[in-house]
Amino acid sequence: MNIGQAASASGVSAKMIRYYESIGLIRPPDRTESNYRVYGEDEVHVLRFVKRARTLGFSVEETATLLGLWQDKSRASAEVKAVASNHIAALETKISELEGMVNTLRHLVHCCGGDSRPDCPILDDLAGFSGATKGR
Amino acid sequence: MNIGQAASASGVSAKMIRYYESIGLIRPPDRTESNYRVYGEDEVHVLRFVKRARTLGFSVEETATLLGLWQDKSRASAEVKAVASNHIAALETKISELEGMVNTLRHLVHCCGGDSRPDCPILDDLAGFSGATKGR
DNA sequence: CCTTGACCTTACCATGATGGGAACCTTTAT
DNA sequence: ATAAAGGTTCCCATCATGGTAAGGTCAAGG
Repeated sequence: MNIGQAASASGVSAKMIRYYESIGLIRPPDRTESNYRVYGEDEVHVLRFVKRARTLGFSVEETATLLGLWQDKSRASAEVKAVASNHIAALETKISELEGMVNTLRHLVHCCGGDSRPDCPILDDLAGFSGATKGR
Repeated sequence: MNIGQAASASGVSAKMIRYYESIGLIRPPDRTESNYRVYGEDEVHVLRFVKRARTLGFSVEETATLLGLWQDKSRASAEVKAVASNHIAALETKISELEGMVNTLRHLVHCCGGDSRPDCPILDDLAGFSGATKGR
C-alpha cells in the first residue's frame, strides 16, 4: 500500500503521515526500491488510532503517550485513565472559558439595538465604558 | 509613556504591542529622539480595547474590524452586532465540538477499570475495537 | 516505445498569536 | 563612571496543518 492509499484508509492525510513519521510519532515504514513508503494493515491500524485520538482532542504528544501505552501489553489501565481524565479536565476548562465569553457576548448583543444608529453597548464595553452594561 | 508602562497600563505585553503595530492593527506611535515609542492615554485606551476583544475570543482580524467600527462615529450598531453574533456562533460551534469530545471521553473513562490490569476500554476504542463501548 | 497523468519524493514557506533570546543602545540611579 | 533596567530590531520556536515547487516513478494507452 502506498502512502495515498494508507491516507484514505486511515483518514490521515499523506502530508500528516509524513509529518508524524518525521516527529517520531509513528515508525518509518519500509520503502520500495524506488523509495516509496509501503504500508500494511498494522500501520493503517496505528494511523487510525492516531486519527481517533486527535479527533478526541488529544495533542500529538498525548497521542504518543497513548500509543505507547497501547503497544505496551503490560500497562495498567490506570495510566490510560489518568491521561484521559487529565484531558477531560483540560477540555472542560476550555469549555468554561468559551462559555464565559459567550455569556458576556450574548448579554452585550442582547443590549445592542442592532439598528442604524451608532450607539452600541458592545463597543462601549470593549472600550471600557461601563454604561448600562452589567458589571464591568 | 514608554512601551513598558503602556503594557502594564493596558494588559498587553510590550512584545504584543510591537506585534500589533507591525501587522497594522494599531497605529505606529510617535518616537523620542532616541527612537523609543511614546504612548499617551488614547493609545492605551486602544490597547485596552484590543485586550478586551482578544479576551472575548475575537481574532486579531475581528478585533481590527471592531476597532474600525469603534473609530467610525457613523457606523450602524447593526454591523457590530453582526460581528459579535457571528463570533458567538463560532464559539458555540467550538463548545459543541469540545462537549462531544468530553462526552465520549467521559463514557470511556467511566467504562475503564483504572486498575493495574491491562484491559482498557479507552485504548480499545482508540484502536477501533468496538467491544463494550457504546456506539462508535 | 513514448507520452500522459497520477502518484510519489524532499524541501521550503505559511498560517495565528505568542514567547524567548541575542546584540545593541538609552536612561536612570548609585 | 558604572551598573541595572528598559528600550530597539531581528530571528527563532511553538502546534498542527496546508500549499507549492522541482523532480522521480509507475501504469495505461496510442
